[in-house]
Amino acid sequence: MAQTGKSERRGIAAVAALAGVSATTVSHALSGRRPVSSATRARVQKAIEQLGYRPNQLAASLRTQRTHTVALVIPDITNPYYPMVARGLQDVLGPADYHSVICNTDGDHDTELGYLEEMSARAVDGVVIASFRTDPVEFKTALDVGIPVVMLGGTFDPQIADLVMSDDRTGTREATEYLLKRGISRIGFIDGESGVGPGDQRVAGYHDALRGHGLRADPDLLVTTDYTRQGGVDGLSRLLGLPEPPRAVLCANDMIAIGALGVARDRGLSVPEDLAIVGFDDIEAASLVTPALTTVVNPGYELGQACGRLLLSRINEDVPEPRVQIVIPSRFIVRASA
Amino acid sequence: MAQTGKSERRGIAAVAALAGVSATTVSHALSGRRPVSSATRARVQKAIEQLGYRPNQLAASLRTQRTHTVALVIPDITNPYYPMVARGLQDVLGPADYHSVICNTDGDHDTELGYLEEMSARAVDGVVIASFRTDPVEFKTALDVGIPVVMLGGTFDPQIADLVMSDDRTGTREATEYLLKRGISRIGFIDGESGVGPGDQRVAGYHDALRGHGLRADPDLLVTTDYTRQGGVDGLSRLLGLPEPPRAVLCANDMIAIGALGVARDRGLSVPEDLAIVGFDDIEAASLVTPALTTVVNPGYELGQACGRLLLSRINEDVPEPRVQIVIPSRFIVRASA
DNA sequence: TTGAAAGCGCTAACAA
DNA sequence: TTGTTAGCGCTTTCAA
Repeated sequence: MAQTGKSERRGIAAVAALAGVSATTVSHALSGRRPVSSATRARVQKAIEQLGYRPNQLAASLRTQRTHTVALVIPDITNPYYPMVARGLQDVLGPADYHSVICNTDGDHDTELGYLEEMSARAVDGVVIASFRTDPVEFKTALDVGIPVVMLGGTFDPQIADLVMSDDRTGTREATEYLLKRGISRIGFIDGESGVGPGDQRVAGYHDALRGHGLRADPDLLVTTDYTRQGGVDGLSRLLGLPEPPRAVLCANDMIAIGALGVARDRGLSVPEDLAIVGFDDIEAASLVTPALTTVVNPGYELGQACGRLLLSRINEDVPEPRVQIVIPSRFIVRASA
Repeated sequence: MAQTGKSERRGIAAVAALAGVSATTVSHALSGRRPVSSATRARVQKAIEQLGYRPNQLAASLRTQRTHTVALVIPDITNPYYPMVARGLQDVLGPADYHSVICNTDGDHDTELGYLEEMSARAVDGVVIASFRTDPVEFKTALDVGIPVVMLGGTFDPQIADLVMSDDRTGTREATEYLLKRGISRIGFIDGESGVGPGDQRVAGYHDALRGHGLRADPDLLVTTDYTRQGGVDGLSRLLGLPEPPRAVLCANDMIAIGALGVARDRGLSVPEDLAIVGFDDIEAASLVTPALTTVVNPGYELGQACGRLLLSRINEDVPEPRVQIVIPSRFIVRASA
């Protein structure tokens, strides 16, 4: 046995002992943060292999105050939009050797705050949070210390955090204009919950287009239900009950649109001839349904990527840059339903 | 200033100083792992609030060798099946104060191994891995140290790891029997990739049912494509080209079934009258499509939960129990397509 | 090019 | 009921 000193050393110290160098040198041989002679490096390398040594990230993190981990706080990973975001985020984080832990809040305020505390206790290097309800000020205090936060959607407040959002407004504006150009001017809108989440922006784009064409929005044509298939059923039923029903309908998301599609079919209305239907989000089912949904793609993947890039630059910046808002364009896709 | 000693202490030591007790006592006041007089506890509590103290999990983990984190290694979080699993896992882990980090491997062997190494460096307390390709022996060595591993699907090897899987075989058997009972005996099967993944079990269930009814499986009726919508298009086209085409077709997953649905529609075949179609998985789109898919639900959420429970018990057990295989029942759902 | 020493912030014997 | 002490395994001045 060539072992020197206490044979029970672990980790870097064991390697150091075997290689006959100091722990410092092993550390530097590994990190490359200081020149190490190639002879030494070779001995260290050999010792590492011999011992099957694996550096302990935990210890390194405690020392450096860097965990190389970010938290992704979202309502529900089961909502198909968020996996796209998560994937985008991870695809930019991964190469930089960062990982992410996903926290499902179900949109619950206390759960959100709880995770934020938890994550700050775990010393994550950053967090991206998608929250419709939490007052941004609150998570600012929850994280108190200066850990970078980027909000996914919501309203930009340069005092609080960076914001990454999609350009929903332009999306629905384009969709509406498309309809208008085809000569349809009586266009309904089925919104999900109002005053919360992305619905408002989407309605705004619809109004923009109407206004742009010198049309006044008929308030009867805007109905509010919720972001579900049933919401679509209810919404379209209401619209169809109008004395003068719309010839086209924009929906605040694809689930609503799919519900609406069902109603149209049940009533023998042919889509898009009798009634054009446009969704929003481009979830997987949108292209699977018949007729395939014309919709606006909500670029979750790109949003996730943008969050990742932003976070990374925040984490590595020396002097704090001013907060930014990043708007990712959304894309209008024409399929069969309009 | 009531501060004693070095005023620059941080963390628990700062609290201890302010409260006039030892760090040990603060630690125990927090963890409850040792009785603390209520007077002391109150002083500690007050100091904590005064300082806005937040325990540093990292330091605790380094000391206890417990990170309260598990890794979920999957091909792709964007595949709607995995978010269900993730959610099930997190819903049982959360209350036990465990978190999970999700690693997307895209089914790539090296990426899988890389994550396993990475996770072991981060000292996760357990991992659940869904891998079709990696030889289980390899990740056993990758994790070398005794960190609990549960496999999600695959083949059980008591030497290697626990296994949680769904009872796909019974699922397709029931589906086939349902068809048989309705007097349809010429039943096709469109498989995804064979020899890999869950397809084999699903085919086996189909064969079980046929055999159970004294029928011989016609090899022409079993076609192999891939797990996509296009796979369904190709598969059904081939089946329909047979001299004696099937009156019903089982699909290895819902995407295939949806592709098949499209072919049937294009050819003017009415579903289920002319051709019954059964899917597998029960993805969201399955119930959104027209006619709604009769399918077998792949209980991802329950699988995730089972993984979580198993992992937790492994993590907390003193003496290693024998490895187990847990089979979660799948459920056959009759909707409109069969 | 290399080492010694001092922690990062916490927990857990052991001792009182 | 409480405190002392010794680390967990690493990184990083500072000094040679």
